[in-house]
Amino acid sequence: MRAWPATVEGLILEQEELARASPPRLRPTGDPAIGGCFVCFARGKTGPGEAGDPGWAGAAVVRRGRVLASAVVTGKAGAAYEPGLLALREGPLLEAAVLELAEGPDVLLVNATGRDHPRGAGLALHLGAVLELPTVGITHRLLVAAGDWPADEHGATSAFHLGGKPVGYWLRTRRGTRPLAVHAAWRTDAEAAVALVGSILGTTRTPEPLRQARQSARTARASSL
DNA sequence: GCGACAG
DNA sequence: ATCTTGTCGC
Repeated sequence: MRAWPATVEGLILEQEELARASPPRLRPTGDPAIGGCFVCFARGKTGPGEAGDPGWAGAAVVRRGRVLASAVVTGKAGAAYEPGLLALREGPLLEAAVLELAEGPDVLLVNATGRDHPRGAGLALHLGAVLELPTVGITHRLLVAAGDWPADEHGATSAFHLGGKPVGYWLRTRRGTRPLAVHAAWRTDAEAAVALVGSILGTTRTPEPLRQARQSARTARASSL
């Protein structure tokens, strides 16, 4: 088991080590239990926030569109948000939420980048290493990678690269809306990541596991205010 | 002046 | 992350 670094220096060293690791690739299965996790903070505030900000983390597991389990946990942000160091702010909270799930997922969707990162180890990849679970990152924007958007057709994809290598795919989950960036993370490469997410597309822009997790977190926030 | 970097 | 009007579609 790995622990979350508590300092910038510690996290940077950990990220460099995680980027060098080459854990066994995820082996696709029939219909996997797919998890999702999401963290939100108080409404009305803007900017990077600060350490100690109260946060709500939700997690859910879905299989064939059915919610198998969901959980929510409250806690405090470990630090202010800073690009490249998101793990410091949200890592422990997300881990706690996933550990609360009555039924663990086969693979986890995380609201963060994976290999698309200054040191090749974004929070989605890091969380997977800590939880020892294959992960896929899902974001609205790229961190340091680059790649053009795909056609405005449901299911359309286009790769984005970093250092000449593909680290994920833009995926149009719904026509008329901006595509989601699907990132290679822990034990997943760009192809496996986009294949997984592409296989569970519904009518909503956000993949169901992530949607459920987000809803849980926001509902918890609403009832504790 | 322009561009800017997950959440 | 969160702030936002109107608009479209089920």
